[in-house]
Amino acid sequence: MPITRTDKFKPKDVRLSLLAKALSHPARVAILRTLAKRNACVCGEIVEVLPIAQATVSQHLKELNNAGLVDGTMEGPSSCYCLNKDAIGRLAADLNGLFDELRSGCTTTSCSTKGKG
Amino acid sequence: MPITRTDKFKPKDVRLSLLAKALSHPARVAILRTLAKRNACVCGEIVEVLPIAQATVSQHLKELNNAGLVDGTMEGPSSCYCLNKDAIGRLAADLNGLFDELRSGCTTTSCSTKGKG
DNA sequence: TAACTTTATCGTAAAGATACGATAAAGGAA
DNA sequence: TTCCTTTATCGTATCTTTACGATAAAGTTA
Repeated sequence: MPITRTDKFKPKDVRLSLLAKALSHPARVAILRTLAKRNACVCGEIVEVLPIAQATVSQHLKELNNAGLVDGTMEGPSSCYCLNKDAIGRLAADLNGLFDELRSGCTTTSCSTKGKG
Repeated sequence: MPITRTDKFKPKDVRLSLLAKALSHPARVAILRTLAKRNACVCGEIVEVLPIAQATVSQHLKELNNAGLVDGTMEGPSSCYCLNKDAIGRLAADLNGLFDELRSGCTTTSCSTKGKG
């Protein structure tokens, strides 16, 4: 019953985890990179570049859109997607905030320098 | 059939997505924050702090360990977990590399300034 | 040894994610 | 209007994740 009680965790952690989830599939990372490369915001092109079907690409684009990382509009019969630079900037800031917190916190080198357990 | 053909994507994207997946649950973010807060590397304490059962915490710790973000060893009857600062540093660098790429790529403001589609 | 503590693992249940073919939806071209 | 192009959505199958109780494993204490 994975009903992850999202309300039992801190909103800050929930938000970060949702954004991380948006990046948790190689197809979505690849989509973001593709959108960044071509300053025209394509969609059918993405299908050509990725090793997955059109329906699956559309599904991933929807998730990126839901996460706010990507904007999309219909342009005639085809669509047009592009990166939401602001959202990406905020994500970068949030993640770096976490990393700073993680690195500044405990000052001991490691628990016992034995690596994996 | 979610058998995500990991070999069909770029290793770079696969690696990043796996690390992102490690951060894609609020419990795991909370665990990392807790480990950073207490410079002693606890485990039973984490169970007290989080709204989930001991078995579930152990499962999340294992995932963080597999991702390399956390080290763990048994110390007598109890265990000892701590952050792997090096791994976290590398993760931060990798993610910032992605974000730089995403933000420098396309120079157009947005596809058509219409927000979500 | 027996009892207790602490953590990991097993078994299992249920929700979620991923993938794709088929189809709908919407606009453009003839 | 009729056909074509392009994308989104539906339906469905399957794997994965999340969660927890129960139990095993390993050490400590009495």
